[in-house]
Amino acid sequence: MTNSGSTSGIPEATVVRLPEYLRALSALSESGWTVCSSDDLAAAAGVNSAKVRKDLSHLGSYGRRGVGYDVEFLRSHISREIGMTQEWSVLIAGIGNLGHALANSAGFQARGFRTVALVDADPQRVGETVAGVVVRDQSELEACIAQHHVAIGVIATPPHVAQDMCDRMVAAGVTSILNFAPVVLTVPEGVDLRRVDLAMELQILAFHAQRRTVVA
Amino acid sequence: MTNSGSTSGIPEATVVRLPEYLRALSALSESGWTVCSSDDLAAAAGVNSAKVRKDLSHLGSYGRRGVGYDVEFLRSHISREIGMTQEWSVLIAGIGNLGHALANSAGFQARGFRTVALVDADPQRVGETVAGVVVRDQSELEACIAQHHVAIGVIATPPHVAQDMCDRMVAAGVTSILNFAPVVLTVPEGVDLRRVDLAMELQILAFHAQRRTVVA
DNA sequence: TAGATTGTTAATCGATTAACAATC
DNA sequence: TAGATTGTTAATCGATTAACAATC
Repeated sequence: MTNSGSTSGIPEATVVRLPEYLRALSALSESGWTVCSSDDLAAAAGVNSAKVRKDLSHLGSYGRRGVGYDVEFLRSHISREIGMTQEWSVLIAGIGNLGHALANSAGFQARGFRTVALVDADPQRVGETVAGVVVRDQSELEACIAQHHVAIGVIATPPHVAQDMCDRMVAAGVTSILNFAPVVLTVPEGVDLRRVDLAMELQILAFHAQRRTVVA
Repeated sequence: MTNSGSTSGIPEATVVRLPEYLRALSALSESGWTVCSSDDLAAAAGVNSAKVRKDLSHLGSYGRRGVGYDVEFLRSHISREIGMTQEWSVLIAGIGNLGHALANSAGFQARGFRTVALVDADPQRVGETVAGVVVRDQSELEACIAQHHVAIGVIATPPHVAQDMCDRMVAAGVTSILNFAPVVLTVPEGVDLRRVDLAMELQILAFHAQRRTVVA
């Protein structure tokens, strides 16, 4: 797959917004909303209402004309669609500052995900407990994956070892990988790879900022 | 602006790839390449060569037909285009695990960026030194921005205070904001806002993973 | 019935890709 | 001259948006 493999019939652009709708619906629910219109949901998710209706239409017909969407019903439906009704076991490779932060982050401790294994190459770090999990040596990566049935592998290692980590994860059967290392990874067909690059985000902001000052 | 404001004439899809080309060219340069074809650069950046040529054509005509691109020349040109020839002052609001990791990350310490200020709401954390910078109380946000001429504000606070932080940054003159809080922020016209959401990345992977298992 | 809002269609827009003339 | 590779054009593809008939 290597990202954007629209196997599901649902456009990738829509898939990427589903988690946002889920978050928005949870927020609406907590604020006491029981029903909302596409306009309400659009405002909460930061998009326009045409996009909301189009996106939701890909999941099926869950609204009522003249009325809107039942918040709880829609939320549980999207939740099931995204797979948040089951637990996904996560392994983090590389427990430096970032790996440490990820393990402790709300996103990784949210319902639906369980950080079950941490590995690092630094002997000093092995044995340490982070977010309730004992860090193991990187040589035990394969054993960790097998033991915990890891579904999602997260790479937070230095860039020069990222491809090797990735290859080993794939060989051990992991088919979903999230890469934080600033390097392009290669994965075989059928493996889903996403990447988050902090430097790149700053650079994109800098590009626009520069344009503003140059133009002005 | 609120993202994707194609003021520059360069398509936003291209802008997002420029940092990747820059990284790829640096890697090629370090490996001793002096000239590379669009095919070589494409391989290093994880895209196809048609996209490379099309993207680069938006910057001008910097290759030689039959030969390729001069690695150093192209690198320095893109570097200037992105604004990496100047220093951008960065402030991070919220020095929890994530803010801490960001301040120490390679991306934030890269050439072109300088983390000049850190603020937090927790009195316990104020006064602590992180990545060589002393954490100050969040009430000093405006003073920090003015004192250090902050160009980029990073929000790594809990979600419920993120909008307030954002508003204060904007009021203090910051026009580029990177948000790590899992919430949709509203900014006025002319402010460039990007967002990174860790939970969302995991959920997108989970969606595809579930589809694979359901279909299989 | 009148008002509201969905689900869908059709139009528009932008991004990707293939192909090839230009030219080193 | 022959081979290689760019820069650009035109075709394709997918995503966004506006508009409105269907219907609660």
